[in-house]
Amino acid sequence: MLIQTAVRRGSPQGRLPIEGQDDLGGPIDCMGALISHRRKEEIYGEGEPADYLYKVVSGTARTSKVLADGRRQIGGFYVAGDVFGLETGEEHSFSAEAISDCKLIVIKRSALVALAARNHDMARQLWAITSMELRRVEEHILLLIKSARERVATFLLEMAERIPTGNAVELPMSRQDIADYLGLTMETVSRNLTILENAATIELPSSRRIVLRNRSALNRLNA
Amino acid sequence: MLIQTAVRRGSPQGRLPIEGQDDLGGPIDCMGALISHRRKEEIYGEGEPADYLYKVVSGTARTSKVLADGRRQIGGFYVAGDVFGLETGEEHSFSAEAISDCKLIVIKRSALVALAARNHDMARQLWAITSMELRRVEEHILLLIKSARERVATFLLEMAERIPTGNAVELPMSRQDIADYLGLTMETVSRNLTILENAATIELPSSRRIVLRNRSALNRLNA
DNA sequence: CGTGATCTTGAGGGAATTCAATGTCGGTGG
DNA sequence: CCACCGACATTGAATTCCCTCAAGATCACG
Repeated sequence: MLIQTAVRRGSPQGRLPIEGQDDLGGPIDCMGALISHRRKEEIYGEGEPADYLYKVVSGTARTSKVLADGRRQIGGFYVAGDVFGLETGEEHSFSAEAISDCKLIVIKRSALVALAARNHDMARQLWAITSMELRRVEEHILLLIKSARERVATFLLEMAERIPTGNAVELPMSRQDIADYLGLTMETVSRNLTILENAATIELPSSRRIVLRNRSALNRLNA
Repeated sequence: MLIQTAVRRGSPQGRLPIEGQDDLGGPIDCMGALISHRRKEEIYGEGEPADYLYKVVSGTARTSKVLADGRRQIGGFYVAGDVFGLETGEEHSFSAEAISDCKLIVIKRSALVALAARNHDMARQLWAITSMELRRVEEHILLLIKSARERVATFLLEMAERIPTGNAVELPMSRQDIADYLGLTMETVSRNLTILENAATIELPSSRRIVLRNRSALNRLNA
């Protein structure tokens, strides 16, 4: 199947890139169809039936929610190996969009649920995915009570860990995306990146490329 | 963690849990021991083995996490019918404390997981509990990006919904607890309650008792 | 009644936002 | 090729909102 053409990232073992989800690869990867989304395309909308879940093969996606007055919160960013869109309810509580051109494996939820009813291991995996997501969102809450400086530092460390390319990180998302993820304004994110740059903690060769020069300084801000 | 002696085994027939979790009542209620915790007692600590999960019979509990510099985040409040402490990992990521004197049903996780391996319905329920918690935490994130006024208003509506006693709410938690839940200071919470009172949106017969006078005003702030 | 814990209120300061202007980059067409 | 354009990002100035610090007020309880 097409799934095998998934891009390989820098993991030496040649296994799935994201830690903790390796065991989910096999069964799930074999059940879905591979689809592509262009940059900025909507993958699903808030309130739509949650009939499918998605596993990122390449590219980056985000989930988001827009409040009545236009404020937007980004629930999370999803890179190769990540799963999103899994709900127990009937509807998606967030919408999802492609940040960069994306290849995704799409799996029908009902198929997984039916399989889980017979296969205990699959049931355990569905639970594990939800549970991991829960832990991620709990971490996100801790982020939102920190100062702007700390949020930005934590964000950089998180991204560096999830897109492991040494000390240089190629951010797939805009400043506005980062701001809406961190609960800040674009300007505040930008200012704090500049401050970190002036402190020689990071380098900004271009706006989307960030080099972590002093990780311990970032970790100190990670509180 | 304090080891409590079980007050009673099993559970009386016909207990009626709280809305939305009714279906979880039967199987789970029958599997655990009933224990009591006094006000302010720790139920479990962050990083401790997540060997048990808890269902509130009476009273209120909270989960919380303290950052290195002393800032505290409250993950959630749990009232009669709510389940907390369920993790897929080996350790609790938050600690849990009794806010008021509490009776809890304690269930061994390994027993549930073992049962889930044979009983698909139990597996589905474990997933449902985690999934509900995920949705709750996602809502919490939306709270944390709002203004102080909005957070307080949303909190009041949430509590009024979860402790359904008409328009009067008897809050089991302190202002500091509310503040740490909302990502604000105690003073800011207090000030905004006063403002809402002066606007005739709520009444404060005592600091812990709040009467919602104008729900639509609160809903308007709910954004 | 005191005493401590909890809550409210006030004044001042600071961090993040808002509004506005300038700067940078990648693409497109002259 | 480079000039221009739009999208995105940075920087500046003023303001707003929340926090900090401090002083009272209220409540529960011995």
